[in-house]
Amino acid sequence: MKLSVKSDYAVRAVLALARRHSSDTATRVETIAAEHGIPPNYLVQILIELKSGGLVRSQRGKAGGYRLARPPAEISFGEVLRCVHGPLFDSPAFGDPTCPPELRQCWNRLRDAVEGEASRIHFQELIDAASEKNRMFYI
Amino acid sequence: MKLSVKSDYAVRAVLALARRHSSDTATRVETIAAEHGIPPNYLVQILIELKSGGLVRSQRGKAGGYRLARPPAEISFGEVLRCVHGPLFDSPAFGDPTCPPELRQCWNRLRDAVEGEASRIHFQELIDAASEKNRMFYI
DNA sequence: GGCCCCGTGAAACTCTCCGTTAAGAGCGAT
DNA sequence: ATCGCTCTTAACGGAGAGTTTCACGGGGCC
Repeated sequence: MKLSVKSDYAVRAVLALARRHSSDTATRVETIAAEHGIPPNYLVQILIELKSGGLVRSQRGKAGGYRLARPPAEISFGEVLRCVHGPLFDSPAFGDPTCPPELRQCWNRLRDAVEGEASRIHFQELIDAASEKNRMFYI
Repeated sequence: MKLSVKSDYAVRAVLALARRHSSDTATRVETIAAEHGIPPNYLVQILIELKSGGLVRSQRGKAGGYRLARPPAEISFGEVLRCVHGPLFDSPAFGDPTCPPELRQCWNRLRDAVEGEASRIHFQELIDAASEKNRMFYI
């Protein structure tokens, strides 16, 4: 079960926007791309998906760019992944009527485990964790 | 995050063998394949992987076939999946040094959630659940 | 208008998944 | 010994998804 780099790019992008959410300026695609070594043109596609998922907002023109549509505390890891991948956990067994019910229940348990954990992680925590860690150096 | 049909086939095959584990006869590939609508030649490859993973044993010749290498209570869902897919949960972020530590920790949490749940499911439970369910009809 | 940025679609490429084919090797019966 | 049954192994190829790049369109601000 391997995740795509797309999901990695997506969470990095959201994290980058979350960090700048307090400043009220938009962030350019190029900036995020350069910061994390993401192919800019690919990042554009990802950001569009995040936008249609209601996670970020865009602004064109001179001082254009992207910003979060909601505060980082209200955006979960799971939401971001679902935005770019559809269901977070999917097995061909779902949708196969011949799948024995015992097995279907197993897949459900696995799916719930991932989705539960993913929706429990919010980006505000990540920012806090990072700044907490930086503070450690000065104590 | 989409699982392959291979993983579905693998757990079905192991479940089929687990059900017959008390009878001391081997089960042919063809039998399992027909039972679950799995392409026989593909199932062969899967069974070989399960064999080299130490989950099943094979026997050639006239009364040949496959059987579990261990009792169903000692085989977990996770083991079967790992056998055919390598790591149960993998992100490109693992192995990317530029990945921020906060994010790496997120991926770790998700991985632990899946692996924990998967290793908690043993095939004996599945057999019990199924027979329990059948018993319900007669009460 | 001219610049800067996002928006969109499509092409090319790589890689994995899925299933098939075919030839080889162990076991038992005749 | 030979034959039939079954697993063993390797290789192939079509299909589809993921990744990246390119080119052009369009909105907003000076």
